[in-house]
Amino acid sequence: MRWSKLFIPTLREDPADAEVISHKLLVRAGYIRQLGAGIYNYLFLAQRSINKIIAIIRQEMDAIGAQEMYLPGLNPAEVWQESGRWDVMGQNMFRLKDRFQRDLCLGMTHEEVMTAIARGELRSYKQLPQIWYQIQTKFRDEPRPKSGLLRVRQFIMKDSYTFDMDAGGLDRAYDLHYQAYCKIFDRCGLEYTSVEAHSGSMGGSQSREFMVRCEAGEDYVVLGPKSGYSANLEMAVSNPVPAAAPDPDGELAPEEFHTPGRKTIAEVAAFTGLPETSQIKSLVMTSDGKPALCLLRGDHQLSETKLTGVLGAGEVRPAHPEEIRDWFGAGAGSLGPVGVSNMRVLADTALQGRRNMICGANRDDYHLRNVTPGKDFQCQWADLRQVAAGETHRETGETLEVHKTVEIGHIFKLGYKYSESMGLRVLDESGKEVTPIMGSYGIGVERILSSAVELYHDKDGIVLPAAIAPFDVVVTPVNNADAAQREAAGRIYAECKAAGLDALLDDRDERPGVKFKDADLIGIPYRITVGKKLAGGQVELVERKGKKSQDVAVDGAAEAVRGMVAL
RNA sequence: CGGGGCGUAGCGCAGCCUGGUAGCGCACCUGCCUUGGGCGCAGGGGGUCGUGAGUUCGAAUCUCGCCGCCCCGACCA
Repeated sequence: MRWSKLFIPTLREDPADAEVISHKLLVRAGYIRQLGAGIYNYLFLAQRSINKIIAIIRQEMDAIGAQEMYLPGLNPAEVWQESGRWDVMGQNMFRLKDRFQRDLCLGMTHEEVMTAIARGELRSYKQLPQIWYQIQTKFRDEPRPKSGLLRVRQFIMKDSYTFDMDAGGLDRAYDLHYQAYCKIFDRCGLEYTSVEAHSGSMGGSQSREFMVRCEAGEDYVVLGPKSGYSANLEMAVSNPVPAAAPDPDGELAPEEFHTPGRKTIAEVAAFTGLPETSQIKSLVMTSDGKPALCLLRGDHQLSETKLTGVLGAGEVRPAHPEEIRDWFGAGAGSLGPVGVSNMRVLADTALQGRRNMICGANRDDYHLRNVTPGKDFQCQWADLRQVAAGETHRETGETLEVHKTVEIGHIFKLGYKYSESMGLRVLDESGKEVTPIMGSYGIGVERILSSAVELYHDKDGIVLPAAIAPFDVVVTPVNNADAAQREAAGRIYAECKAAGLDALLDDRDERPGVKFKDADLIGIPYRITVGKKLAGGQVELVERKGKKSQDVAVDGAAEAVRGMVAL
């Protein structure tokens, strides 16, 4: 294509409202423009890149026998009510009414619709297994869209769904997807890791996330490079660092002491001269209107995900100050488990075996010392703690790392949640009605693009892997007014196209600096510069990554690029 | 949902405090010039100052409402 005819609106300056690097560069390089909060126009370059990503996904999905479909983005409420997720999804689901006041929503994912298809059509074990997928726009009303294409309200997702007769079949489907996803992300040129993950509102047992490490990410993963441990922070387990001070000896009795104005763990630590690890942190959480007192070592963080799992309840939230006052007769900051009998008391296992610790006295401005779990209060033990960097792997003792990541893919073993609730049944060999077992598997298409930009860029712009770059090569005559350069560039461009490359001819009447800057910014992997060396039959082949340059013969230029792109 | 910031030409910004007919850089158009890293010179076009109301002789500027966007927080008491 000829650059002079294309719409590639590059910007000299960073857009004012962009914060993360991929957002700045995608806007500057003319890939995207914002339409509203978390809503983006994908311009020509983004669309080309996305098309390449989708083509890779399609090939690898088809390779595992998946069948592509296209389901509606607009869904009637009924299917979501059947699965129970009409309520579960809460504010995150876009909802609307039609002219007859019927409830509809915009699909966030398509378990319900896929299951609805399956239950209407699948009758026999002979029809299983099935792998169905689509590449479709999803809508999620994010409370806070941000970071360019990384957290948006409308995005493209490849989502697939599997139906199997038994757990063994699901294992195979899950494994096929795992392998396919690795191939897809490898081919897209991404560096990624897969981690054990939490299933969230999807339901189901096992799941793994595919994550790209970068600063702009909002998910945290815990990695043990040597042991190979990898888990989402929500799921991760570890051994905590030891307490900073030994507990006092003896069977001491709890003793109240005055702590005026000391509310936080840090304030109490400073006041008592004892480390945070000597305190019991008391957090009041509620779910389904019922309170629970959660106890942790002073320096530890509560994992809401783990707590939700332990409570087996719906949404968990911190109690409001008024609720706390009602239940405890004291404000947050002076709370503790001693004498609490009106709610569940859960204690993190890191407190097991500890004694004579400090906690709030349930009386404003007072704390208790010499409090021993199990003796001075009863509790249910559970893993409630969120892992932190520097803690150690449970088996190997290796120090664990915590990294920010972006989730680009997620595979779930759903189990029977949807097939059961929506009434999907088939007959087995013996004529008995059985419920198929399901899996679901997603890939965030734009996130592949934006995380690639996060991963691969330099001061001059984007450095996309060739597989997902909008063009493979740009042919740039230094002076397009020079007939010899213009002709040679045109010829090389034609040869590139004939060689199967996605080629771009920069035939704009611009100074060379402008053309070089633009080519660097948008991240075309190779540039053939036709300039003064043309007199000697040579042109320059420059690799965007690392700016390595070599002189090649005019006649061999296209072939040289073709060899490097490795189609 | 809480807090903060911003909204003036396509983009980035100044002007607002202290009210008096809207400006800079880039981009764009025309001409000349130039051609190996966002050239140079000259001329030119483009803005209901987010929106509605109010104060005033007069509002981009002051007051109030609304809308939009960005950032921080929304469990760690």
